[in-house]
Amino acid sequence: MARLAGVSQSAVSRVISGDVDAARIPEETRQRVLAAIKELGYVPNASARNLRNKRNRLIGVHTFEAVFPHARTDFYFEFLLGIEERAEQTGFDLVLFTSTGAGDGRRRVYRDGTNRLNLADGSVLLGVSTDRAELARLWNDGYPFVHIGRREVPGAQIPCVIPDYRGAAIGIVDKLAGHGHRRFAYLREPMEMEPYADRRDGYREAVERLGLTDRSPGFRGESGLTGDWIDELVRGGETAVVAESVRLAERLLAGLRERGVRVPQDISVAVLEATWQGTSVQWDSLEIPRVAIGRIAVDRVIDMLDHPDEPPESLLVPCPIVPGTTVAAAREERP
Amino acid sequence: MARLAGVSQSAVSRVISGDVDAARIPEETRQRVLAAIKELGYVPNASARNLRNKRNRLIGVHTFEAVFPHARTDFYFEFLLGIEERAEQTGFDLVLFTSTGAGDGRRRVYRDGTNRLNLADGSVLLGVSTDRAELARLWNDGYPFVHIGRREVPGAQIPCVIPDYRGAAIGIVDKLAGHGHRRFAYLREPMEMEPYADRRDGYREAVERLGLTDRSPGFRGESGLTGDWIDELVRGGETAVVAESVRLAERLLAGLRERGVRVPQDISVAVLEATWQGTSVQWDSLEIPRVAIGRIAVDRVIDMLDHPDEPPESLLVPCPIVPGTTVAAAREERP
DNA sequence: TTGAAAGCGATACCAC
DNA sequence: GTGGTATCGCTTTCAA
Repeated sequence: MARLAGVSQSAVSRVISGDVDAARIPEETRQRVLAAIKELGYVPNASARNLRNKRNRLIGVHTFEAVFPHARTDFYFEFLLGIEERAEQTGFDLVLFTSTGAGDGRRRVYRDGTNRLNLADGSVLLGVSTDRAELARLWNDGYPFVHIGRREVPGAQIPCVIPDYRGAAIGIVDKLAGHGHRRFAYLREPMEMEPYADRRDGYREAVERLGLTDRSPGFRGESGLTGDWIDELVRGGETAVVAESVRLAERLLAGLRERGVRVPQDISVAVLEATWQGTSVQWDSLEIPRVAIGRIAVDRVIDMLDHPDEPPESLLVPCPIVPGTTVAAAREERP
Repeated sequence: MARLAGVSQSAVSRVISGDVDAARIPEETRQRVLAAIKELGYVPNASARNLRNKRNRLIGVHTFEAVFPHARTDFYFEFLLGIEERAEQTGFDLVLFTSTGAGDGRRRVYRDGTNRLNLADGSVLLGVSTDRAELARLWNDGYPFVHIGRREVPGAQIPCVIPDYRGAAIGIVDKLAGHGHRRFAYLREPMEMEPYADRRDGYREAVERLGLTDRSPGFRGESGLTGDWIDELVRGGETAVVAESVRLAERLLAGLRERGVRVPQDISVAVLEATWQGTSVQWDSLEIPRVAIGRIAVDRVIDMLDHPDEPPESLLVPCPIVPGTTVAAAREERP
């Protein structure tokens, strides 16, 4: 123990923590302690410190599934970039909770009653297959965390950092309407999660506000894309299609091409999803500011740490709209 | 405290740890404790545990510079993928030491005497600008860690997981020789780090063993690439060039093109560096099995944890040679 | 100014 | 089988 080295004892603590009580220590003693520290290569024990202080300067990152199978590196990776950046700037270390793998690729927060997250002062959670029950329990336990992406759990006020899909959907409809489009169609994914709900809300709101027409199955709530419907689209007077995913947009594009319909000359197509490099077409789409979201998530957690009493609120982050080559002015309406 | 809930006290500990002494606890008591745990949502305190056990099931990852400015995501990212994968499989969590940023992009292990790494049972260190003094100190402190990539420090036996650049260089020379090449040239980077030394060792060994000729400046120890030298190369009888980096190979290629020399028909070029997507040419080069290296690094750390007495040894990981379009059979020697 | 001592929460030894 | 209790290393009153 370093205390033996010098002559003092808990003075070591005062010297190390440095700040406030530093004044109360005479320079001579301070130097003696510092020398002893260097001499022995003394290093304070982190665990013991936390045990006392209830603070680690550790922020947890829990992903509900492993990062690595998600080969589209931009998904998790960019969030992590932002998280790392902010953690560094604020002097926090990051714990990646990897130990909690259930073996099936899913990861749980609670395993046989223990919550590894407690290791960290607070955590950022993210993932596509978020477990709502765990979110709720975490919230009930009063553990400080934010979730990246909106997740609603009845009876709990999950604090989230949310890409503003609703706003982006509105922006995209506005843009199309600005190009003279009046008759729209909507391509819907089968998924029923909050991010999709947000897009649908925004789309519906914009369509109604602007008095546009949409008689597509997707707008009525049916997901998917059939050949029949593409036929109908070609026959009908729609000039703009908004798709929830690149996947759907690509299938639509192929179908339209087969039928000799050109995009964007005959029909404009926009996508309510962030696109990535290597897609065949440069879609008009939205961008998820992932790095910024990661940064903001860390800030929110630190905020909750600093103000444990204030009720945690969710935060909306705007998604820029990315211009592509699939939207053009509406052609004259066909009969 | 959960102990109050039931009736017992340190029995809780026995129940929680579960394994060995579990038999010594009657089922009835066990159930009572378990019920209380569930009731209170009790979670054992990680810090307190470590304080006793000296074990966290936490593996640290220290990068000597921030991950995020290194936009070439494959560099750090793939190592991390492997690290994460293995950590999950072995039930460890990961600590990313981000707090130690010096503000200038560099990260230090020791900051004003404290070593954050102690938070984790052992650590994987990686980075291009590794600080050798810190490595040495860490080693002297007996802290269990491995470094990804070879780093030599006088007086310390740093355990490393090393991409076998030496073997890959030999393999590439062998391959060129197999294509009938006899007169070689070597393009050298100004950098003087171990990974380059390894390449140079391997190259020299292969050249000597096979009785090949190399009269290039790079082989003599001069780095860089001048127009004069390209002129000489074109006049001379060299048919194969081995470059330490894509950067050099690309400059060479441009120079050769200007002079009407074709690659690989007239001169074959191979690169002793892992190539990435988006290069103009598909270089014959080597591959760094980064994900595998990450996995292995974690295994090595766990190994050191399990056998603290065995002297830590470095591990060589073979680098596959990637066929490209820049190596072909040697043309007949020019006079 | 500085030292003694009481915990923080969990574990494990040791009596009962 | 079970419940006290010393202990891990550090911080923080409280006296001296």
